[in-house]
Amino acid sequence: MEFKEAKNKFVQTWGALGSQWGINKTMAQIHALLMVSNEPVSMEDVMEELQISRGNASMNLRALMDWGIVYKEYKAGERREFFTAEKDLDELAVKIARERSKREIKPALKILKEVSSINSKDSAEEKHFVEQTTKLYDFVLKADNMLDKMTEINENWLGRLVLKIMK
Amino acid sequence: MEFKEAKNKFVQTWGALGSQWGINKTMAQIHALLMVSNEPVSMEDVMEELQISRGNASMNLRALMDWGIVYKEYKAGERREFFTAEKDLDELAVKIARERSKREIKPALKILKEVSSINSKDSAEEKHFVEQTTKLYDFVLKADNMLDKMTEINENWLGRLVLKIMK
DNA sequence: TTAAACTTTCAAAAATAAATGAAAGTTTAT
DNA sequence: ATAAACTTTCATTTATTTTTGAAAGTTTAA
Repeated sequence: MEFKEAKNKFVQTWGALGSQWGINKTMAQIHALLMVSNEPVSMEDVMEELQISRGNASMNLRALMDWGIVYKEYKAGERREFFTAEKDLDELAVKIARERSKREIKPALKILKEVSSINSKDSAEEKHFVEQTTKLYDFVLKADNMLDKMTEINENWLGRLVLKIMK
Repeated sequence: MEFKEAKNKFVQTWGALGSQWGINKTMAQIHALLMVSNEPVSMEDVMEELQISRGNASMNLRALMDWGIVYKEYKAGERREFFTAEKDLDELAVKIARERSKREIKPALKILKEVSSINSKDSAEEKHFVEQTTKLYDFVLKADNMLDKMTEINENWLGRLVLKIMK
């Protein structure tokens, strides 16, 4: 395979993966592009390489910065702005996990708590509902905490051990 | 809050969460409905409760069964089929993780391996590409393995300890 | 074997999400 | 202060995904 082909294939693949995991396709593609770029990339370059409009590029670069996984960079003597991606993958994972937790899981937890707190009265149906949603609340909370703490695993000794055992 | 309202809220919330995590909205809603149902639910009931068409109900129930998280059930003396959801949440998580790994991560890994194996020749650009995609491959592989093994944590002694520490 | 009771399929329609591009907004050098 | 160089916004268009519903397919009881 040739470099250009490989690069293109990578960008497409990362884009598809992203869109399956709740990040939109173009956003993931831009991120992919920046990830494998040697040096900062201008918005013009992004538009050119991905064949997308200025507005699209602008909005998705902004979104990536909101997620904290892409940074603006200024080159001395250059008017326009350049962009680079967070390249430390552990850091990347933490930031994505945090953002999704904040945007999606936390609000869902709030509602799970609400609905699991109804006065279950008498019927077996209602009792079952409360029981089931309570379990779900606990489970999602646990999963969310694991997500939060996941990367700490990489940073401490016990974690490394666990990783080894889990392998 | 009243039971009916709570139930509805729960179904909506679970649906939204599902659609953000790669499972379509109706599929997640049906799953939610079955999760909190005391007893097996017929397709007719699903259509009625979620106000969806027969075709939609049929296709999504089928998809849920393909994922292995909803089961058909037959009632003695009844012609039509009833459905129940996997209610053990650990089991549910494993099945979802396995399915997504199979459908999304494994294919992506294959391509990551491919593109990271190009002959990096000379340019710094190409070298960086190979380096970066190789790291990504390793990382995604590691994450995928963790997903695979995640639930084992709940099943063994060391795991429980780790969970406690991570809390 | 037939017909009633039910489920599945799939082309077309509807709903939703994403992209465009021109106009408005900023910033910076002079 | 001005204009050039650049970025952002957002109403409209385009693309994608989901839903519908009627027809085709299945299964079962008699």
